[in-house]
Amino acid sequence: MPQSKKINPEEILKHHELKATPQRIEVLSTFLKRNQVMSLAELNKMLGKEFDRITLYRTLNTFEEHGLIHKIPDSNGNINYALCKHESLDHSHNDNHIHFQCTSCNLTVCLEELEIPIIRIPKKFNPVKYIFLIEGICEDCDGKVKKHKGLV
Amino acid sequence: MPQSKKINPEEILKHHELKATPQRIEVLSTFLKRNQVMSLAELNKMLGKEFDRITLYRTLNTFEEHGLIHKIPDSNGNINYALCKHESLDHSHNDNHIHFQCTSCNLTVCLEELEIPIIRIPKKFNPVKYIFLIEGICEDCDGKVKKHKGLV
DNA sequence: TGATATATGCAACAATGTTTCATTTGGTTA
DNA sequence: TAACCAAATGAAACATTGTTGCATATATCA
Repeated sequence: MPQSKKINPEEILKHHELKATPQRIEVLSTFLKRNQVMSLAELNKMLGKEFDRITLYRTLNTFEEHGLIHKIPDSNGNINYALCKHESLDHSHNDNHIHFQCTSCNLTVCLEELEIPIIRIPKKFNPVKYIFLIEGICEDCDGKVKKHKGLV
Repeated sequence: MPQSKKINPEEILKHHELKATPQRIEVLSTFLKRNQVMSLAELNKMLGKEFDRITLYRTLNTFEEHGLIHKIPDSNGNINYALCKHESLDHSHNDNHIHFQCTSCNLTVCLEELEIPIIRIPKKFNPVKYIFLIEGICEDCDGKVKKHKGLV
């Protein structure tokens, strides 16, 4: 049995000053269950087609505004969603890390330990938010390619 | 009169081993005319509604594959397009710079002089492409806000 | 000029974003 | 506990964009 403290979706929602509706609890539970980055399509799939898509759309916006999740856009214009770490029960907003996405299998991960470096930009641009995505090939896909080419 | 050397869309296309069709010439000319980042909507607007949107879709893909333009995704999943500098007549592919986008007016600019810093990531992730976008407020919008608040 | 590989334009469909509005409901207060 | 109300939900409706298949048109080259 994992020694994680009991994480209660209702508590988290209330802590973020959000009404604990069944729909929000369901969405948040889905994030907690799959502790990884999810695309909208994956979310839709996990929630089932009975779940109203407009409600999901608004729920995601609300969660983002309140710092429960952050968006990870990729170069195709697809948006992935991830729980903000340390967000389960406190308010600190930390999505200021680098993300990696495999262009082959679309695996997307938060590299929590890698903060985005601060860059000086011309002073006529007032920075607020930094987005740093590294696209490439993950270990698994790399392995498959090499295997396929007879290199392993 | 600007002292720019004559830039011929047809030459550029042929240089990139692309057939110089009227549609491609029109799209490329639009990029050359407005020497700035454009969204799909802006492109559509400038080309006029007679221009077939599927042709534009494919033209943009082709241009990107051949290194004439690069895509700049933002956190809303919108993709902006920009000519690759120094791309007009040679092959070097240089979209490895930081971008800035104003969240108020959507102005998007290439900070050509700012290269994306190389970051060490866990070796199970094989990096290929780096995307670094800074979102914030541009000078103009900042000015408007301050004016509106009576701070200036 | 003729051949041909490629590009275009159209149809068709899917996914997603976004707003409006009537209805429902969680949280709070009397 | 009951009632109230601000907020959330769900349905409809519409727009934008991505994407593929296929018949036709055409840029390029021999």
